[in-house]
Amino acid sequence: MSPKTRELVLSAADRLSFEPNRLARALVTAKSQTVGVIVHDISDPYFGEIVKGLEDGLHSEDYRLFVASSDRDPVRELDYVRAFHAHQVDAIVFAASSLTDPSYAETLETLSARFRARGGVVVVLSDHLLEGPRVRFDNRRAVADIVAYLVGRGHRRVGYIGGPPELLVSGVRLAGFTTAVAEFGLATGPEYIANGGFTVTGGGAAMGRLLEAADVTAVVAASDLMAIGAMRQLLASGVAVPDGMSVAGLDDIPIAEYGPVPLTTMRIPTYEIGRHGALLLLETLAGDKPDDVVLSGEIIERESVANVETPG
Amino acid sequence: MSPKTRELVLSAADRLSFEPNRLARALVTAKSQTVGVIVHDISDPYFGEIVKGLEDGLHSEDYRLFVASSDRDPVRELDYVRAFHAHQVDAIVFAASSLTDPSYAETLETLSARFRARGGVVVVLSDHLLEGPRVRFDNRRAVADIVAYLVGRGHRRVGYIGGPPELLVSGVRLAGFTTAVAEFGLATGPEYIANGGFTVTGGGAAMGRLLEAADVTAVVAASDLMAIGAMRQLLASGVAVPDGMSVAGLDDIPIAEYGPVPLTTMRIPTYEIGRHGALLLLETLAGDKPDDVVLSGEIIERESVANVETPG
DNA sequence: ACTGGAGTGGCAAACGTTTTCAAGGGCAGG
DNA sequence: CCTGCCCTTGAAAACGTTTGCCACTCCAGT
Repeated sequence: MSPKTRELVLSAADRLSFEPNRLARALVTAKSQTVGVIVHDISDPYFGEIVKGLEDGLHSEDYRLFVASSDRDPVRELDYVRAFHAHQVDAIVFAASSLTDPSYAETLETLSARFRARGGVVVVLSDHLLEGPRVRFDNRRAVADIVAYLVGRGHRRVGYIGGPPELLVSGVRLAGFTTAVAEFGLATGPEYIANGGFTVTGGGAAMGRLLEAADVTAVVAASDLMAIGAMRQLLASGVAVPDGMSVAGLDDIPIAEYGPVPLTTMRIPTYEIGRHGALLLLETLAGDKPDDVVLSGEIIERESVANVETPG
Repeated sequence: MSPKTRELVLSAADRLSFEPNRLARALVTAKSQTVGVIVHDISDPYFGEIVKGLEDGLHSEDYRLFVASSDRDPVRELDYVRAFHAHQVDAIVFAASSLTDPSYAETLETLSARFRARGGVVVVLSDHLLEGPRVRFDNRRAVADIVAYLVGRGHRRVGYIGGPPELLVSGVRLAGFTTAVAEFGLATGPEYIANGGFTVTGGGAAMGRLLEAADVTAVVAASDLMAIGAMRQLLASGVAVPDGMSVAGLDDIPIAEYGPVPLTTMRIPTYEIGRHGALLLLETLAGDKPDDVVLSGEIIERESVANVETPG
């Protein structure tokens, strides 16, 4: 078209404060340029980082992001999936581990199949029952690596503070612990394991129980928040960290560095998970069949783990 | 209608896996049941909490939430406003302080006016140039109250670590500091003030400069992250907290309790801000003209502030 | 048996786009 | 000067709902 016509139209559009209606466009193109993401708790920086990575990757491609914070409630999570479908999002990304509730699992499968049948894309960034393009962080291996690190420091009796059983990821991380324990021939038994919520208080309570039940030189927590709770519990019980007890975490959230004792932990690359998730999503939407991306952790050594002198 | 017809329809809907298209509905009703929120950084728990509060309040009313993380970039923020408008959100909530860039301000006013002209609702949860139903947290008063608290502990020479000047809220908090200093007749002068980014490193650097320039017994930081940075800088410089220097923060983020020294700070009720924002938004959408809601802070005394013996 | 009213069912218009199609106009080549 | 082609322009259909309207049925009251 001619430049002057173009100019004329643009100025008129501006004068009338015209803004194209993407809903109408979406209706005819069957592409809404929106994506929905489901997390457990948006105020948790773990998920905040993932969402930020996603958002950064999506924004430049003109996609908008719906955020749903399910509070780990199966009903609420399923509600969100339905709502996202109804709002015709182009993709749903599951940033949070799925739950282990069987009826939830079944319904989720059904809803997911429907959504896909309509052309929707499902992307998974966590340990999840659903299939789809996926960013993998090997939680099992991560925990096993932490145990290996502890073994390298001379520990032979190590305890485990695990997450809530209703989360799939809790089982995966626990499996990493038990396989490593078996592999290295460490002291074993149910008394070496205590579970709790993924929170400071959950970690503290679990640590208290562990202290009663087992005699260990180190403990690995399934999350940094729990590790911090464990350290507080230890300090309150008069046992020094790391001299009386070593503590290792998993996540490397910002608090980890500033806690009561700077925490030795394994970094989970949350922002990168989100960022790669966006890429995967975009490629799939473009019709490609991208390979899963695999991200790995890295042990951040700080001050909460001590060496143990091996006798002899 | 008859129960059997109802049953028939419902089962057919299920069999065909029917899910109503809200886009089509939105097109005719001019109500999309969506809300957009703009924050500076979704990985910052400060904003995460606000978003969570919003989301909790909106979810039950069947509204979905778009989240935009602007990274404090004026261009990106304006982009989001336009995009939200184009996606026909029923409301935009500004959870983050507006920026001080003049051309940004002008454009934002224009876009906001357009959005409102189309029937959109604007809700403000921060110090912001835009008008609208608002959840007020008096940042000016909060900082003044912290200074008053320090004065009550005997401090007469107190420094201030402020936020970046390009944020409106930085100016508001600084004003709270300077008025309190004047009111109590404290030592004053530009050497008592140092600014930095709202981060740990920003706070540390500012603390370093303050240490060079002024001789103070206490310092108030414009955010907890900065306060933690300041404490680390102090500790690294060999000055004890609180015995060598008192430090007070503002926010009460989770880290505050677990930092190098448990931080005395003022709690900002972020979750409640979000929650009330949702209520305000819903009422406005329903055609009401609700009053602004005013939330206030509360000083959380921990261990980073000491008393100063007044001579004589 | 006739009328009136309430409730039901179906039809058509509208929301603001994109997309397809046809018709129209201008220009180059023969 | 005519034919053919390409580009522009305009009109119309479609997306999946809601809503208003009209005709219809059914029942009660007279």
